[in-house]
Amino acid sequence: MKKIRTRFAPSPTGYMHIGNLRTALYAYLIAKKDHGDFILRIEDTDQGRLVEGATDIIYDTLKQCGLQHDEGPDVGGDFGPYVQSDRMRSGIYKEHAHKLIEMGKAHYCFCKAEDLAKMREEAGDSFYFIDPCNDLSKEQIQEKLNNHEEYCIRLNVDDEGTTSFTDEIYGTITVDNKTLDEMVLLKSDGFPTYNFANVIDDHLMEITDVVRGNEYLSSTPKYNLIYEAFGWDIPRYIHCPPVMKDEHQKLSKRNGDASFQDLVDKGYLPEAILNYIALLGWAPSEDREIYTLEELAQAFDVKRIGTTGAIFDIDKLTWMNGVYIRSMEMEKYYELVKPYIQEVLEDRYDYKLVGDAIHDRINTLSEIRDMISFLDHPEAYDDDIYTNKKAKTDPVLAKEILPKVYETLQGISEWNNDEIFAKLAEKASEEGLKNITMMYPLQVALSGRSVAAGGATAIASILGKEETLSRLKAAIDKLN
RNA sequence: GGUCAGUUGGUGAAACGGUUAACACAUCGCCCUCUCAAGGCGACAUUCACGGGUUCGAAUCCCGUACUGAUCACCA
Repeated sequence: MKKIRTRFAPSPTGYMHIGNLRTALYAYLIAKKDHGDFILRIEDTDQGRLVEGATDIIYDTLKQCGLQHDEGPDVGGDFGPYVQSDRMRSGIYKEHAHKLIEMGKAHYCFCKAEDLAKMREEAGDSFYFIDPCNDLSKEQIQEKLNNHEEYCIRLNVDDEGTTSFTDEIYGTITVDNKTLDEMVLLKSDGFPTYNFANVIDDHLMEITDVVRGNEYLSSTPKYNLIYEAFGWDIPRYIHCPPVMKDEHQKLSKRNGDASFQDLVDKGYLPEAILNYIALLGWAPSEDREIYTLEELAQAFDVKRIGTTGAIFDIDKLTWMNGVYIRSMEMEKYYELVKPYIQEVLEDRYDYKLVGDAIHDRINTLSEIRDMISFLDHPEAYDDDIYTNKKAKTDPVLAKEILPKVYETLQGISEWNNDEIFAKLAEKASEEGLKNITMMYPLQVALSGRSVAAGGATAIASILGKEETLSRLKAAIDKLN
């Protein structure tokens, strides 16, 4: 069996959206499942749409995601992406277009693009283009060529019959050849059209499985006409349903939807994003949702890709991101969290202790900023927050309890969370109080907040004995 | 408008002619607990867009209707 080769062929628009990334992921997984090759090819044949730095965004995103391509031009010892505008310099697209003319499968067209656009506009929906250039004689064509008249090259299409193909997801689709127009292969600026370059490159790069968005489903028969004209093998087609913003709209830059980079900036992990989007439009055969990239490649099955657009649900991604955070190695977690913590606290407290306190409480890294504000010195707060019905506390009771807490804490020599908790719990039981009745007032005294990640003892352990005692003293004074 | 495709809960989805229609997110309860989380347990579609048909039996097969999307460029 031939080695599987897939490719991701984006046009550089300067924005890597989630739907695109997922297409790249699927192409990657399909290749890797069978130890095949994954190729990156930038399709930039539209000179009017060039965006500065757009290729880098695509390249960097794939790299961050671990979707490494297996070949490409040498870029400082690394594989760069194939770029169509570079490939064009060798003249391959032009050559192939002219070859089709020689074979009698394509023809020169001297119609002006502006004129066609005008005709189309006037005719509206009923527009049907029959290229008059089909009727030109050899001599007429040669004469126009000699006069350097602008031309494009169009594929010859026979109106008779039907064309059908099989998509791995949507099944067999048949269309009337009458609905297929004589597509432009080579534009008058000498550039190939996307459709043409796409077919030439896919064939030359020996792509076995064409993975792309289902918006290409209806134009696939046109592609096949090109393959057939050359007598080439038609690849396996895998058209993926779109990733939607809501019931009606796709996720897109125009709608201001988050790109991959936006999500990363919001504190989502690339692994979690990839894992989540794999599940948009594909379902594993086993009852499981958390997969590494390698595991996805193992489990992936084209047959289980769905046919309907899936709505991107940020809540589920958030949950999954939390799963990744909670299950990663602690050392890795500390490193990840460190810059976010230091951004707010600088070096005032041990970032690992802070990390421990919030570990089970964050789903995204960017939540850290707000969450650790409980470590700020309590400015002004209302004593009413001592009132808590679960702890059965109020300011009056707090005033009674806090001095006992102070005394207990003062006697602790080994200052860490466990020790602090143990001693306070012991004291609580001596006093015949529930733990919470003692802990809650401490939390309020130290943070000035009714909600603080980690709880009273975690805050105390982070603050250190001196700072804890000083804040506690201030809180007691405040109550008097 | 022509052509092509799709339609299971708020969301992602499973099921491949016979189940109480899995599972996960979200939501809502309860438990645990040092607040909040995390974790545990439970509730949440009498029903698979609608209408017919085939069948002992249909979310699953067939035919219509409705709705949604894609496509009809010298854009990709």
